[in-house]
Amino acid sequence: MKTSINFIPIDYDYFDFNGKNCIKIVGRTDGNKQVCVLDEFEPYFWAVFKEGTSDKRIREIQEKINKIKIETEFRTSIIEKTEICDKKYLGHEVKAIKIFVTNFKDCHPVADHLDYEEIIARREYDISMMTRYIIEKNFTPLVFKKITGEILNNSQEFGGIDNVLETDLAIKLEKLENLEKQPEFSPKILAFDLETSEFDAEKGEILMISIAGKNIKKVLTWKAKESKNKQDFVECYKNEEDMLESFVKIINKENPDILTGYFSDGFDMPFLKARAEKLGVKLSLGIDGSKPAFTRGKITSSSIFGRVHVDLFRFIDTVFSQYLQSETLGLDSVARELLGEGKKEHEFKKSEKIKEHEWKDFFEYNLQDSVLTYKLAEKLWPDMLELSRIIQEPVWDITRSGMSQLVEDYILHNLKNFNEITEKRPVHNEIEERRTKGKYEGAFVFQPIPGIYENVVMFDFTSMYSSVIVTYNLSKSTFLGNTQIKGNKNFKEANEADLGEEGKAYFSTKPGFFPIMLKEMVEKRKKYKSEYKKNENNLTKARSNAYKLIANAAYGYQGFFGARYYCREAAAATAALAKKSILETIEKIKKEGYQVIYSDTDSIAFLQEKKSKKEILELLGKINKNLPGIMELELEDFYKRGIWVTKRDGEFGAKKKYALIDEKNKMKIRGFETVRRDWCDLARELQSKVLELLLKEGTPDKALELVKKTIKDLKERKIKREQISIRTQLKKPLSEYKSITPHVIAAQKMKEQGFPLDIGMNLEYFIAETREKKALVREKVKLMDEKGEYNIKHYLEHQIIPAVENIFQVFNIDVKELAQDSKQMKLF
DNA sequence: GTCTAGTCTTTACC
DNA sequence: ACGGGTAAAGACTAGAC
Repeated sequence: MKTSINFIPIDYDYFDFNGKNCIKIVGRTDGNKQVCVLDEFEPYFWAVFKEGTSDKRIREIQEKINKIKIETEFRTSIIEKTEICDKKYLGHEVKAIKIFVTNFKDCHPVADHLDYEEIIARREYDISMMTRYIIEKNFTPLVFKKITGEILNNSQEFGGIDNVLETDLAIKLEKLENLEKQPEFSPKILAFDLETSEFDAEKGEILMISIAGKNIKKVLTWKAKESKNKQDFVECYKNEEDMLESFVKIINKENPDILTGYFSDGFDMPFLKARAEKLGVKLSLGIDGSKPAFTRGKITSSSIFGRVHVDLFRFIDTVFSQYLQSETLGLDSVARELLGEGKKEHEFKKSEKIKEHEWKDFFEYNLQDSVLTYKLAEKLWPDMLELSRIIQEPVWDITRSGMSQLVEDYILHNLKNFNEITEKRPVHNEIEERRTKGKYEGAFVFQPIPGIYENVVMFDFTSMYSSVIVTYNLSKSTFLGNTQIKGNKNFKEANEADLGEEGKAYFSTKPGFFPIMLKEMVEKRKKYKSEYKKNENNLTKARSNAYKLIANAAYGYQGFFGARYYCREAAAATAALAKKSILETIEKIKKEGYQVIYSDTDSIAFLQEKKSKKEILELLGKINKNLPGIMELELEDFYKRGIWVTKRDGEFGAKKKYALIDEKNKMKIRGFETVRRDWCDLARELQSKVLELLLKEGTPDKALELVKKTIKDLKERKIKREQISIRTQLKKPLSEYKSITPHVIAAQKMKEQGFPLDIGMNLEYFIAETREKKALVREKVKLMDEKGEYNIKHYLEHQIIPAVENIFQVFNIDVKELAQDSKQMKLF
């Protein structure tokens, strides 16, 4: 029976049937029915012919290709058909042959087979099946389409797959049409969280599992008995197996579109898998009863068919963290910032030592983790939705992709508008080759003169590097070479970039697909930003942010060695032309009679002096009138005061370190220890207050009093331990450290205490007094729960004084002397 | 053993 | 392996004396 429905695709997967590739997409109708759409997939790749290959020769080769047959123990693949097409490859017009192969997995072997000197490139065998399918069918994730097809009911069509599906409907796709008006859609989200007896799944058990959603809050456990004073949300089971089975049942009954956890790729899912296997429980979480699948990579990812498993931490880590103030990305701090509530406090103990009332606290703690994760997922949903629609990749993928992957996916899905054959992914030795080329010259940073300045104006270029790429058409396909070829028409009007010692780079003036795509991104970002300002809502904000994200990553993408469209020259030229532009702008501002005091990459700070704001804006307009292409300078802000300090050693001004205060007394602090996570709070808070007092008052008196008081408190041991804790991240495995720093010692101590060391974890320690005189800092390291007193000398000389010394030097005040004076006072 | 330049390391800026 | 380069700064470390 045929039917037509409005359908929104959510989760994508594929399977093989009779040696062919088939696609299964799970989504919802506008009436919220769950549907699985099944479709066949026609895999193909391209072979590109050398320029000038005769039609006759092309047909000869086509005949030979048609006869290729690949036999493996699993299936036989043949060339289903071939087509000769006019295409573009890296912007050039080419003849190419489109080769359809029975099974996607055999594209690469067939491509390896094509050994003809006329074939200069074999392409697109390395594009994932899902990406290819979405491109071919224009079946964009999370966009409603009108689909028509045959309802499958106990059919043998796809090997009887519809029989095991728990969906309301299974349809064999026949027609796909766009919908003008998009129905509303919000997915059903469920969050879960495990508590275990050990961090290691080999040794530990799952003590409890919490589940939270719109209408559900539960903790499943086998560590409590049914009783009258049991908490309502707790469900008791007789053992771990029963609990796991019930977890599976509840997930299937609730039937969420999205199952989310916090760090669940790294912890909860692998743990669940390990325990389920050990206990012989089938983890049938998929809508067809399938187990979660695990893909290996640097970080293992886990997927469940029919539900999108989202590890919120990964999305926040790569995409959302830039919008957060929080210094760490743990559930507690992220939830506090976005939701205004944090995790429950809890002291972890070994199971046998937990008393009954402590179990109750533990259950509440466990539930709260899921509740927070659920609320965060709801809050971040617009951002995941918009990013998925813009990149045109499923939510599962975009929540796990790095920046370069997001940019690349955007390109892949948009190349069809340019009739372009996609460049291949670099292979291992190509990556090595790219990496050995080393760095190129980057941005310009102005050497500031230390001092406190009044009335500072800050200009900056809007999306500078993106604007440069678009304006000068910098990309792999528009790169012409490093030397000018005489008489070549392309070069006559080429864009030139001076790369210094590396010579010059030339780029075509005929717009390439990469700069064109980037221009569209910048324009759309502008459009949705103004739309958001007119009518503030989460979706336009998320859309604007998503475009901004991709546009900002475009420059890094071209310089990234793993990119398909890697072009070191384009990246180097972007930095070089940006540098040229900012230097010229600085000169222009100077010529107009202003004193420029600082500049970093895309911003310029100068003194307003006696000029009015109107005159400053006129200056801005004048500069903008003469800027090429889409380059644009804008007013960042007016500041009533700003401070720049010297470097620790030497008399020169420190770059990337300054503090400003605007007319509303709002501070902007950059680079100072205040904003550095690896300094103790005492030093950071003191410095922050000192900067604020100085910038508000313009005189050092009040700030100096504060420093004196802090030194006094420190010496009198009045400082609380949390104020002097030093937090440093563990960036690699302990064995890889060449130099044994204090934080390595802290890590070793934690390991000895039985804490698992994870890369990226924060280590917390303090510097303690020692009985004997120890030369090295690392010999004084103690963990926060160790006994001992803080080392007054260390905190004075290595935290407090360094944090404020350079600031007071601007006023010719020697803080070191001051500290010594008070030391002598105490001695007498 | 002590001094110092250089290296390693983390974190920031844009 | 899973954007880029520029920069500050602390602590360790190797080499010179």
